[in-house]
Amino acid sequence: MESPKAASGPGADFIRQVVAADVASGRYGGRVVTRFPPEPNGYLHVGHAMGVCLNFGIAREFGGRCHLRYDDTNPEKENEEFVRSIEEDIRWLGFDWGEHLYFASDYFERMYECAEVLIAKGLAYVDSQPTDAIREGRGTVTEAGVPSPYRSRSPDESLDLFRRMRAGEFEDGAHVLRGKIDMASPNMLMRDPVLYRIRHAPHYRQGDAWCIYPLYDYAHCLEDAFEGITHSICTLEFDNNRELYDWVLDNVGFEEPRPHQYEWAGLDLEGAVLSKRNIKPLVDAHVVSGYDDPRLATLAAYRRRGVPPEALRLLSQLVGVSKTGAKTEEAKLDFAIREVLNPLAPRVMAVLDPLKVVVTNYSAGKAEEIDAPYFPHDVPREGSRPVPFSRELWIERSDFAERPPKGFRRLVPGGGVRLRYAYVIRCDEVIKGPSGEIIELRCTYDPDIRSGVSPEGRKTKGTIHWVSAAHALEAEVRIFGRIFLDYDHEGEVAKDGGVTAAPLNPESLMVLPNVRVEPSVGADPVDTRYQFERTGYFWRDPVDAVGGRLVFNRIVPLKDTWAKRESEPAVAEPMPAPPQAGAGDERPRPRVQDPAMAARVARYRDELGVPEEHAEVLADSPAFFERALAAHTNAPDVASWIAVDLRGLLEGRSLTDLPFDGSAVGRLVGLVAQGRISRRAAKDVLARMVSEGGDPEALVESMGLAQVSDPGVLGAAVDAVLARWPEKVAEFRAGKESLLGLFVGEVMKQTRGAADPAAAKRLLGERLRG
RNA sequence: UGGCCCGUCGUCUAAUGGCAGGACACCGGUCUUUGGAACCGGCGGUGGUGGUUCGAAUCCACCCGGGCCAACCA
Repeated sequence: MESPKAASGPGADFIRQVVAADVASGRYGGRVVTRFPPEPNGYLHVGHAMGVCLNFGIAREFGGRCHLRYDDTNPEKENEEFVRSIEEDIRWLGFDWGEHLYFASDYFERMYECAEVLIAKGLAYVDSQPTDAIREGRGTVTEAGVPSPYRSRSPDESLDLFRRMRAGEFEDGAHVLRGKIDMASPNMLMRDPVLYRIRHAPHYRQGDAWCIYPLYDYAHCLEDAFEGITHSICTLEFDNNRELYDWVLDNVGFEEPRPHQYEWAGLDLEGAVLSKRNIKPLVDAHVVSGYDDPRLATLAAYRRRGVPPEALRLLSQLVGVSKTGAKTEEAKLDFAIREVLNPLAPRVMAVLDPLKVVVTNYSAGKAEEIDAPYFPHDVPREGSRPVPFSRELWIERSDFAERPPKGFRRLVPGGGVRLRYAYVIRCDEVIKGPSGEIIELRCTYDPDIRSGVSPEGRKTKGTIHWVSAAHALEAEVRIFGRIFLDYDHEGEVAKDGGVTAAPLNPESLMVLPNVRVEPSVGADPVDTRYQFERTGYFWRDPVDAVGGRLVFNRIVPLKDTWAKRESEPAVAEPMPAPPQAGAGDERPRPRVQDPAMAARVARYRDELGVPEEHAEVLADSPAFFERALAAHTNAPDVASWIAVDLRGLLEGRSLTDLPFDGSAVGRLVGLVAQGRISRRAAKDVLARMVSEGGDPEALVESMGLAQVSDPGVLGAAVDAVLARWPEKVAEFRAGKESLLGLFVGEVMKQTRGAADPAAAKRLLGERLRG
């Protein structure tokens, strides 16, 4: 397993594509350095596991390295227990940081020096407002903030204050260091962010060495830069922080190539409580037994439950990497676990909810041993164990039905069923207790039918598992379910540090106290992961299965298509989907406020016949447009090229930043209008002009794009393409006309973009259809 | 309400102007001494409206929907 996905090229995720491109271009001299940067303030969970797989995985695939770095800049929340658990979890997952273990707290001195640089440059100042004032001064998402009265403090004064902050002259909260950026920025994080604060608290590693501590946005980018990280990968919610990340690095003086931040969605797993903030209260309030309670989604919990680390790595592959914030179904994790365990886990029999069966025609004192293979025919592994058979057996209560539903293939009164690896039995009598509950089944067996021997006419459809009562081992089994009943509330655990009102699932932990297991397991290694036939994958609970006591955790159930059928509601509830509210034929209203611009828009629209939405764009850079118009007078045409095609290439720049002016665009449009180049070719030229500058006529020449519409030349290209794709031609003729685009595309490629696509399409149509 | 990010089968994800593909789930079948596994088949998608183009999931505009941001947390 673990077939590595493509590390680059189409099909690779967008982050791997970036890394591959940077390696190819030599941006970092071929180096790839990632990092996994947990704060040691809690246990790792599945979401982190995906981050571990991503960062360590990329490093591995590209021959780089991945640092484990503790982001321990907050003395109040962090401790050694958490650093210990994090290391254990990452190793368990199968990754190794080698010698690259780092602590942000080791960088405090260097970070401090960088802060003095910022102050000296006038890019940071000591603010002496109280917390509330700073918060209020920041404004809101719709209103600009107001500058602090201390914003104009001189660098010298700030420097003095900052040094005294470090020296411990002030109380907590008396001053902070702030970046001097832009109190009106639409990005709240840029409104003079707090960089340092005073906190007289012992740090778990630094003790009392410091009483000022850096904040995340200041610290994290510096940590990356100090370590020479190339690709700093984090989750979507840090998107807004990237601007500040870049600001700090650029202004402290880190030059390219320096680290850059990339955001991906991370994992949101259905039914799992996925944030340290929400897990902690569950532990503190003893809703669960600890960070390793198997109901939790922490790695410690998965490990204890018996989930193999390979399954989590598989899950990471299945889920993939994107920027779409989305929720992954639990079924995918279950699949990954079964996928890993199926070829590995020995099969063994255990009866979870026992019902006594007496085989009346089997002698009381007799017992025989059946040699049962550990693996089914389709798992290529060796091994077997003896399974004792005797007169009294346990079978699963759910494997008998007095009044069987349609399709029931197990034991019924007067009916027969195969005992796995053993005989076929028939139920002769049902014995009930005083209140009518079934307490015993009296059956007879057919001594002629054993293991594989099945005379004609005696076909038995169902097979059930069983254990010999006299030989069985007693065990406890624990079955785990989701903690919260409601799918929607799992994110709202701890609004106020307590456990929320969200309803808990009373069946999140089900203890089965009377389980009977076949005796062979008594001799197995304690960390054996079994498949209990027909029920699921199990292993001994590593904490509570002590001193010979057998306690099994269910890792994951087997797929059970019968149970699914059983639990189907009698009447499918009607679910009328509300009609999509998305109908949007509202007239887009003009957003132009500036009267001069509005006048230009009106003129372009009314006098030149330019569509209004294009006119709005052009009115922004009138000079560019006018010059283009001077070179080619068809206004709507020019407008469309600028407003649509050129704009698409801008990537945030403005028209005036371009290495050419409007007239070059006008001339290019003219070439198209004269039929000298195809539109397609013109777009290639335009792209080249944007990236490298240059003159359109010369580029057409040097790129060999003069339009080809001569039927002879075109025909040859068409024939060549058709000859190269015989199967596709057949498919097309069989009706798959969407392939026409493929053929046109191939002709365009064949002629390196010079063909007249309309002509090519016409020709293709004739050849293909006629 | 300002800024940013994101919308592709039920779910996750490919397609980087040219064949909408894979996986999970689901449904059906084959096989089976596990109602497992395996194998075969099926269902099913580009949020909407316009625009550009020979050709749009992809580029442009607007709309709709979801998420993030106003800790001296990370």
